[in-house]
Amino acid sequence: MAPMSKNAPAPSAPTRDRLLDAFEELLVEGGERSATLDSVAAAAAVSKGGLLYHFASKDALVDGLLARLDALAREDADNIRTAPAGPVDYLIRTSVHTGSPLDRAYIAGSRLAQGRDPRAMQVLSDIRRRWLSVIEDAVHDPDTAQAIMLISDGLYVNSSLAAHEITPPSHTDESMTRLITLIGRLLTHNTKSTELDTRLPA
Amino acid sequence: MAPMSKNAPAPSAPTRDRLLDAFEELLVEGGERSATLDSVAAAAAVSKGGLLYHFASKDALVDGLLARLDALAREDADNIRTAPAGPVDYLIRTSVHTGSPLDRAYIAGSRLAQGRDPRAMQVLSDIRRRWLSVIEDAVHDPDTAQAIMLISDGLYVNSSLAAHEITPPSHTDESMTRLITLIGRLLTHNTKSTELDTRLPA
DNA sequence: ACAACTATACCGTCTAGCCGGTACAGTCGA
DNA sequence: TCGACTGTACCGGCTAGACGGTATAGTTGT
Repeated sequence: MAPMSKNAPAPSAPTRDRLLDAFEELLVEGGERSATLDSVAAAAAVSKGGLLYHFASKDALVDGLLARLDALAREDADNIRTAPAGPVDYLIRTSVHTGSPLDRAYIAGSRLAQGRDPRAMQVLSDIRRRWLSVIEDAVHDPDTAQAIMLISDGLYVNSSLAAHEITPPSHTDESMTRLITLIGRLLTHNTKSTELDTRLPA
Repeated sequence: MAPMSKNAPAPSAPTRDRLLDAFEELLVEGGERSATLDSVAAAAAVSKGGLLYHFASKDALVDGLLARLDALAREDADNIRTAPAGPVDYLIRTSVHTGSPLDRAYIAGSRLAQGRDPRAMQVLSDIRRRWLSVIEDAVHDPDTAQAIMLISDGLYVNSSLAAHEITPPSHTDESMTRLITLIGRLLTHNTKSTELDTRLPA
């Protein structure tokens, strides 16, 4: 392993990241089957030998992607917790596919999980658990937290299906706001008026 | 063509259905990649030649599965509409993977859609639209209907991920009831006290 | 000098699809 | 009623190409 810093933007190793980007992209756009070593290498404008120089096997490529996903998701959990508009608002708004690095990595990970890769399933399951616990902290009723997570999951699966479809269900900014207002209705009734964090933006 | 009835249970042609069952099973259990012609044939205890006699290509196999899924989903839409406990209750309860023929076919279809098969995406999208319109009829607010659909989607994706995982999120009968009660809270506030159909069972 | 590649050739396996053949049930004219 | 023939349902061997992975010799920037 090179002694390069693991969190630095990438001063000396862009190729590795480009390969991961290409792998991710192919998974998202074409599913598991189209993400072959040859096509990943081609998409990253690297030879197959070059790919295998950085990732000794396809498993290593998967591990690399999953590690990146995990890191992004950990950052995101902090963002949710400290979001100015409140965790629920943030979670719901970012559940619809925005093209952020996390979104792309998450969908790519989902493809691998659908292919029954146990590592991918584990990582995804951990991420979900982390999100759930953040929401549980914000909303004091576990059932409500569960329902909110389900809505978030639903948004994710819809936006990942609609990513390249005709007639996307169009989750506009306005409709998201209405959805969040609706979720607010779930909250205000079963908590004991303790501080709950569902501030909505103007 | 033999003069056999097309809708009859299957007096003389079980092999075709067995092949579809096997294809479905492999998609659900092992994802798109493991559902090869060889393994489908083997799982149905038919030779590869036998498979190709019934389905001339893998595309034909996919079409067969999708046709079956579509038929099951149409039946289901009627079931939702006429459910004694109300459409919302029925939809939510059946969103958690029960192993019914529809569930298996739906998850199999999802795997194909994740593999970016446009036909699968279309069929899934149609099914979702059909469900949504049933819920919209039952609940008069489109936003609420949308939220309920999202919860249903979330349940589906969770139960299909958890199908063979350690630590399934355990959607027990009791927790489902609590969830439905919670959803009831979404309803009673924005409709104009017109009849709305969210009766819960004892 | 060395890391970071490229290019090319290869190997074994898997995959989709094709094809020739078989078994057998039914039909039909003489 | 029997032989010729037809259609259905299947078997199993085959091929071309894709795939993951190996190997190795050469190139380039620092």
